[in-house]
Amino acid sequence: MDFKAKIADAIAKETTLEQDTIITLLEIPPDPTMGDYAFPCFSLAKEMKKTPVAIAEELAKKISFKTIAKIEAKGPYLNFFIDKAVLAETILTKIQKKKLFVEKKKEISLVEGPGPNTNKPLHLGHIRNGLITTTTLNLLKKIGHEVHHVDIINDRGIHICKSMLAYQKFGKDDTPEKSRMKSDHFVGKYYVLFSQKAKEDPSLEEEAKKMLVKWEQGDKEIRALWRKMNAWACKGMFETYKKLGLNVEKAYYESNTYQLGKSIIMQGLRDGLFKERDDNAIVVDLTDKKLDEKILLRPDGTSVYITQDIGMINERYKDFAMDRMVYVVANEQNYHFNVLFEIFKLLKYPFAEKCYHLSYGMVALPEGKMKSREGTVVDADDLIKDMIALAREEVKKRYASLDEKEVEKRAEMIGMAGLRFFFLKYDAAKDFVFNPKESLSFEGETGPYVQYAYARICSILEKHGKSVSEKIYYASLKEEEERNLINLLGKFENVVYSAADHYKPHLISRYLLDLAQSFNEYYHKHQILKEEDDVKEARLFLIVCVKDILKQGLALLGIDAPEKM
RNA sequence: GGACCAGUGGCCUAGUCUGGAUAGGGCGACGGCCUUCUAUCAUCUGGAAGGAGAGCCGUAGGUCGGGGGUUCGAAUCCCCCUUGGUCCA
Repeated sequence: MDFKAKIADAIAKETTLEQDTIITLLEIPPDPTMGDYAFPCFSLAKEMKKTPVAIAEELAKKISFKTIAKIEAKGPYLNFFIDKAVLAETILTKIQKKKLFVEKKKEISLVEGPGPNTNKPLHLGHIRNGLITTTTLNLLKKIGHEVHHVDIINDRGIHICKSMLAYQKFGKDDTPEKSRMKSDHFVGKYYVLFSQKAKEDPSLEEEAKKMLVKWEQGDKEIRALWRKMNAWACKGMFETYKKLGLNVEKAYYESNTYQLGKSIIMQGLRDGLFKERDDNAIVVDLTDKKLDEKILLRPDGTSVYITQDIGMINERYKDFAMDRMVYVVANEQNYHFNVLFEIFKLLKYPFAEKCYHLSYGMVALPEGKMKSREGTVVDADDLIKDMIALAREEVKKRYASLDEKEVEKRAEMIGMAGLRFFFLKYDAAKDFVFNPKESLSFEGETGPYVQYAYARICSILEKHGKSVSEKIYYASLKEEEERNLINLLGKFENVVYSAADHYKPHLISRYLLDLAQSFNEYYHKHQILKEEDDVKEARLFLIVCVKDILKQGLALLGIDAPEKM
């Protein structure tokens, strides 16, 4: 039942406004006690030559229809109260009958992330990236897209040569196995070592450059070393991916793609899309878009970063024929993607209008910016380990006699929930400072808080023992807290569509906090199992729906919903 | 030099796209309550100690970075300035 349309219809009969206009004007009051829908009367004031307050009062007297329990003029607003039982039935049965997200938005969508380098292990920034990436994939899938997780592995370049050179000079025959290190950390160790040694001996920088030239010439020895070290780096990083729940469907390696795109640039030049500068560089003129002139091919004909991005998108189009391409990349590359997308439009790529740079803010530490080469980073594996260890302590504190296996299971669920939620509760666009002491918490606005609400519901249902009846006397749900819960449940679908459409994963986290908080408030104030049958059945049905939505929401964030914790 | 992003109580943050009712949360502080479904002791119509806390409520705390403009109405839109971050040349 579409309440908005009904209300708009009733207002349209009494005013000169079109039904569609009214629907866009209708809003949801800031506080549920003010009603379910509100119509602001300001826009009618001029035409009717009355104050909005008078108009609201007048309309309140004229309008009435079934399913509306009450219409109230409050100041310049006309507030509509939907009959509680009708509202509860509409929303709850929709959830119970799985009628959410039936409107599928069919599209093929690619999401790229986290885009690591193979010279060092993953850090905080990659965690943020990876979690935003998977959540975006989950959101798009939820609204009906066919999604594919792609990645770019930056496996060539001067920084890669630096770890290689340090290993060649100081590593001898050492291997990750011999030194008992996770293989990507092993590679990272040599990257840090290079920086240290290069401070004493600046000639190493030159040597690294020479090594890159040799690599490009296909020098057999260098290539073999490169393959060996990259294999180590990738093996370790993919282990971390797994812990983070990342399932990359296809990874594109920069070493395969870095020379692509040149022919497309040359064709674009012939088509007059690009131009040749006096120094023979090929450029695209985007001054009218405030993006200046951007080099596409250097005077010597070599490609730049953006050239290979153009080449790679063609590879991806061959592989997936996507309608949409989302790049999850830090905000330091905002300019790069603005330029890239303009070029896609110039080249008239079919997906050009649906490219999106999901730009996220940098993660810093209280001491300042993270610097891999100085080793001042928060390592991804360490952080995961720490979170799980903390969760383990919390579990043990509460349940001393629980067996080890169960403790581990819960610790991992809860620890990862804390970690994931922390990164997903803020607007991706904002930079943030990662303060380990404050961040590793399980109280307040955290993943475990949401899980706790879920576990509480499971506990009640377990105690109840029987299956929950579906024939409900909805009028028994008359408490204010019940109304709040029902309203929130009714919003879930829109929140998901909005989060997916605007690429805002944090909307899901915020919603889950609201729902969990609202449930905890309800739990605290009202009992369920001790009530009379009518009320008990209705309340049980309500919390079953809350449970279902909590689980769906947590799943979008990749967080487990534990029955016990 | 130019461009982009951000600035909301002590700290962190939602709301800004799509203007609307008292700016919503969290952390920290102080005070209370409550108990993953109703604990324990005592006992009779009421009462009590201690411990514990992934929970709930209340209190204090705000020039929505500053200024101007548009509007019946601005955290939200426009302009200028400022601070921080980032990028381009």
